[in-house]
Amino acid sequence: MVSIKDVAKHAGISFKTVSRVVNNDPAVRQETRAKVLQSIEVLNYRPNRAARMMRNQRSGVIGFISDEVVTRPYAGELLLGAQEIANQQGRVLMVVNIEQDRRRLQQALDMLLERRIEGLVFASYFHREVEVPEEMLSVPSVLANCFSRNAGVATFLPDECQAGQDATRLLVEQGHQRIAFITLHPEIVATGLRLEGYRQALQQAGLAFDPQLVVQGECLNEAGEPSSAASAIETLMQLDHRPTAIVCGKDEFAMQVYFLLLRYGLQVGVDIAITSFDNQLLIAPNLTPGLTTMALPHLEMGRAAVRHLFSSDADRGTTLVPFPLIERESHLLNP
Amino acid sequence: MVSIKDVAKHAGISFKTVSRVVNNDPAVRQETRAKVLQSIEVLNYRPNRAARMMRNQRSGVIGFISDEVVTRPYAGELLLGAQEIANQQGRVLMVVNIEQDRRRLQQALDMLLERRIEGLVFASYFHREVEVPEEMLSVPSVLANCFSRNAGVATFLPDECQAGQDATRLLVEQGHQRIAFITLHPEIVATGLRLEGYRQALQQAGLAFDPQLVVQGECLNEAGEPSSAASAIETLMQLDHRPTAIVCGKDEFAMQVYFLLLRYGLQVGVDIAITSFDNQLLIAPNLTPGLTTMALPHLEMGRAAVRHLFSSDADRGTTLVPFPLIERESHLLNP
DNA sequence: GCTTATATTGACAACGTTGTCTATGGGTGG
DNA sequence: CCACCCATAGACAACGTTGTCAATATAAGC
Repeated sequence: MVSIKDVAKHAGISFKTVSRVVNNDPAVRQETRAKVLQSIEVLNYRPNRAARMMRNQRSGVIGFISDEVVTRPYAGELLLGAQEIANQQGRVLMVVNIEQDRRRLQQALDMLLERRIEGLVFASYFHREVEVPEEMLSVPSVLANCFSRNAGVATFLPDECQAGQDATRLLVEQGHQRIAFITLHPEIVATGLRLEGYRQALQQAGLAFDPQLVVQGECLNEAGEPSSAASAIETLMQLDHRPTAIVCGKDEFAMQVYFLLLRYGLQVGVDIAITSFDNQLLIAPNLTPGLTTMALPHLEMGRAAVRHLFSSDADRGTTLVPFPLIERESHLLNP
Repeated sequence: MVSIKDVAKHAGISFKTVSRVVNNDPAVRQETRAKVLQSIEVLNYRPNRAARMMRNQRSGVIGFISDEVVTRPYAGELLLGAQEIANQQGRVLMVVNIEQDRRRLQQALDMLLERRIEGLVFASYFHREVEVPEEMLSVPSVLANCFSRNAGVATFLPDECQAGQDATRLLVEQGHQRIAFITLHPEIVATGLRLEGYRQALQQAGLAFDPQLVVQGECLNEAGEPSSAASAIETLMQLDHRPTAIVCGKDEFAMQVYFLLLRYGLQVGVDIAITSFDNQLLIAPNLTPGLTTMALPHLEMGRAAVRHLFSSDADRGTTLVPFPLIERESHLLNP
């Protein structure tokens, strides 16, 4: 690799002057600068970041450890948001996917710390609790889309409860009085919070909470394997007093609900209104009518996380990031 | 930051010996080694990669430049496959998303070259032609899921034609004789190749190619905005002699086709058979019947790309990576 | 007990930068 | 004409490692 000394030799000048040119030091004669720049061009010289880093102790790297953010058909926006802000700061992301594996987490951490990362984002592909190794705290850290009970780390989470409220209120505002809720797996954090939002929205509207209207969708796991809203819909349709609107726990459920209702002669957008969560771009815009859904705020969480890393704000608390409402047509009837 | 010299001082020994311990040099007395290890533990010492790198000239970093691989609800597996192999090699990925922006591409390249990457993967989120800057060739490079006419770079592409054949043959084998094909946007590379596979499969089966059965789905763009198979299905249903099976250009189309056919009283899996492409996990397993589809080989392309980077195999040619067949039920009738 | 081989350790340079200080040269002011 | 200042350039050390070689200590061979 061509070094600063090679350039110096080629330009017939001391290597320190080349350094000055590279760093835009004004104390270089115009003539000399031109000569150096040409040599740089000719030799295709690039400063060596490792050497620079040894001097100024700044790696310019932010670690991004994720369980499976990248693998999943969503959540990648978390990375994107993080990268956007990092780039604005002149920093780069070093991404490691660890797949729920404690050993790999340790390896990743070692590797990143050896590289003297200036900050660390720990992100999960779905909202859940995680355990963070103490070592992580030796560097400015943030949790995104996950939280830890023990460690005092700044945390950015989607505001599930607010989203639950919004998704429900949208239907309330259309005059619906019997609004069902198809929940996610009970052990997922989002489930309880969104349901709480649903309750609150009903209460605010002066509507009674009817436990019969809350049914669980099958959600075998979060690994992309099939999930099903079939039994949920079946239960709802057997009620004496059927719902006129449904809040679906996720867009995959919503997609299935569109189908399932047809079996009962009901059409979304005509006979029954629907809202949902996630705004999966493969699904929501492609249904007819378009699915009104609360978009996961992955992008914004990613941004907020990195922004926080180097902000003067030393807050170690939790910040709730709102779900943007993506309004299509499924929450309306007879449009 | 604690350096090797701090450890040496703490252990009351020369820093060179610490280096030996860190590098598992056997020429250290057991007793000394223990002492050093303890000091390392106490001080929480970590070797500085930048300094190491200056000596051995190896960064251990592979650049991964992508247009939008991470942003998309699929394609992330490309990154995952790349990371998997990189990790096996003891290397790390440095990921940069450039969003089709030439300026950002240049920036990314500069940044990666300054960091002395040992190899570079250039990946696209959909199969297309790209322009690679010459500078890229100054480092071992690979193209994944994209190709370049001008540059002689090793290239890994999905075998669209084979996939088209497979998706079609599956239906032929079920005895279908009128098999329709809903194409993607005509300007996308995959469109022509998959169609060619469809033709070949028909020919091999001795079936006539009927241009009336090839219809274009609306595919406004690749940005996740809505696409539609509505007009395609309408066209097909107006034919005197309707198809009994359909190959859908992508799973989003397939999802819509399930709906659209219901308007004509046709049910997938009962009246009409379907295959598709992509294996979108949000869609394919969640339809009823489950969608039989050719999975995009992103994971394998990512693996192959990185594997090639440091293989002795200096082949600069193009490798076609097969689509795995994901067999569910939609290609069968009356299951 | 003395020589010699071997095991263990340390001194020093080098990697490619940048920071600090010094040296050179020409111009300015008295 | 001399002292001084400013613009420009170079010498050298340092960052944290590892490679090379020399130094020391210990053990083995006679």
